[in-house]
Amino acid sequence: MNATLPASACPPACDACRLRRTGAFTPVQPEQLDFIQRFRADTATVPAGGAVVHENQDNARLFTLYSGWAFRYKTLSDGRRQILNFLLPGDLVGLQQEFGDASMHGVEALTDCTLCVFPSDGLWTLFREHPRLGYDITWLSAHEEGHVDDHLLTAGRRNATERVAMLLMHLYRRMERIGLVEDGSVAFPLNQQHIADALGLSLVHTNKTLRRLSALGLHELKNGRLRMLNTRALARIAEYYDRPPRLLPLL
Amino acid sequence: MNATLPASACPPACDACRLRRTGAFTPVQPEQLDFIQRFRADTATVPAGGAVVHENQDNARLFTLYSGWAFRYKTLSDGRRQILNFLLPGDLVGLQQEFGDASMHGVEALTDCTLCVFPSDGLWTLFREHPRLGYDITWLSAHEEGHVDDHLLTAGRRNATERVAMLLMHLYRRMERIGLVEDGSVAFPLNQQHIADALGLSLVHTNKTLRRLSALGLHELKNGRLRMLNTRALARIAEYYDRPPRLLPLL
DNA sequence: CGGACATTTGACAAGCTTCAAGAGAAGTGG
DNA sequence: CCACTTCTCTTGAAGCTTGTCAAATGTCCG
Repeated sequence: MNATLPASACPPACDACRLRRTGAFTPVQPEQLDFIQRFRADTATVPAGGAVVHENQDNARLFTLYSGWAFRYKTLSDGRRQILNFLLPGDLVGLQQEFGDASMHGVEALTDCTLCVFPSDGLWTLFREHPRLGYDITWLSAHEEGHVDDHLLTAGRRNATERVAMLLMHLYRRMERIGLVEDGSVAFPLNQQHIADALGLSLVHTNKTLRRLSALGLHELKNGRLRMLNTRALARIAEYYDRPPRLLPLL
Repeated sequence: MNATLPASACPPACDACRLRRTGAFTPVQPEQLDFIQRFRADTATVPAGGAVVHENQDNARLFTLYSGWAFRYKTLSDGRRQILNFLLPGDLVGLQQEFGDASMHGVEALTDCTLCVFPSDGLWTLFREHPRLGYDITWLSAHEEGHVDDHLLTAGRRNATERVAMLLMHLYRRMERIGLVEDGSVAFPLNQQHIADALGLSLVHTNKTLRRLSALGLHELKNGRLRMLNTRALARIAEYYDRPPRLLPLL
């Protein structure tokens, strides 16, 4: 698009990767980085609202989200939508598709996104030649399942207030982990419909719950940014307990 | 326990494995089978209602469920429980624990279970020396996440009737796939509290929904067995679409 | 027979959804 | 620069699905 690359664009060389410099990801050996760079077939951008992966698309490729937000979702035939999880920079996208079979989901960009694209048919090669990276991918897969597990507990057993508190805590902590807190607040590109679809609530009830929490002074949502005003209280409401952050693998 | 091994017990040699003979699992090379057998540190049995993995236990080992049913769950401090998924013979248990970090869940036996036990610290060796098996494990992990994704859609966006129909279809098809349908019915060891905890409903409402469906002649639940009387209708209610079953990896 | 536990039902309460409509905010084109 | 459209957020009211409480019935087992 631009003649000059924006800071958010994928750099041509992986050793210039902004993400690896955040200190949130596991360091890799030079030869592994070299392999990753050769494995990366392409980079791509998707505008806000665009489809990264179509629901029911089956031969999708594998991506690492480099900048921006996206989300995985499923829908029912009458349009009811469930957001499965949110994807932040560093997240690997498309493993479930690659491993086919289990039912499909779509991935939509929430903001403009830049992605590193990997050929999905090269995955077996990766496992064969770089078992360490295969191990890391499995770790990421299990880790993401852990997030979905938490989310299922939220949708199945928490009430509306607890659900909203949980989502705010969860996203804030994840942003914090990858160094995206600025002035005590984080970018927050979700609208209330996204929040409702993630939590299994109606739009109206989501709005009322959100207003109640902000009226209590627990958070502030303004100009597309989220500021946590009382993390303690929110964590208590949600029963959100985070474990000491561990370094994440990054492909 | 018994002097004579029951048919459900784990055989000493993997080439006598009953599961592999069902035709539901991917065939493996003799040397891989050999490795799996050496990798298997032990076998174990857990009585119905017993804990396979305690919630918050972190150094858990890796298991393959050989016979019986179990389930993964999480609880909130006041006792609200969410069942994350059900484990049937052939399922791999404990990957999320092994890969730590993401929040913890418990695993409880629903019936008497027999398990093949693998040392969790040997997983890296497996990836290094048998990348094919590592690849398979990743596949299983992604596949299980697909199940949790479906389950999240169910808990978040389906109504009570659709949820119950979904659960019945899902479990019936999984049992069918591994050859456990007998006389047109399958073992069904869940009680209504388990169903309620899986679907995010109250016990009472689960009961009423179940009765309504069986009064309509869609299913029959009797003597611990489930018989599907109108699969078409149940699938339509739940919007359950299964894809042609693919062979599952088995460790 | 007695006790523990699962299932079943009815009545009532409540949390959440749906419907409806107004107020902001942001983009578009004349 | 302003009318116009569109989208998001907000609020109130009414209704329905689901949860809670309570108690009876059924089942299994020692």
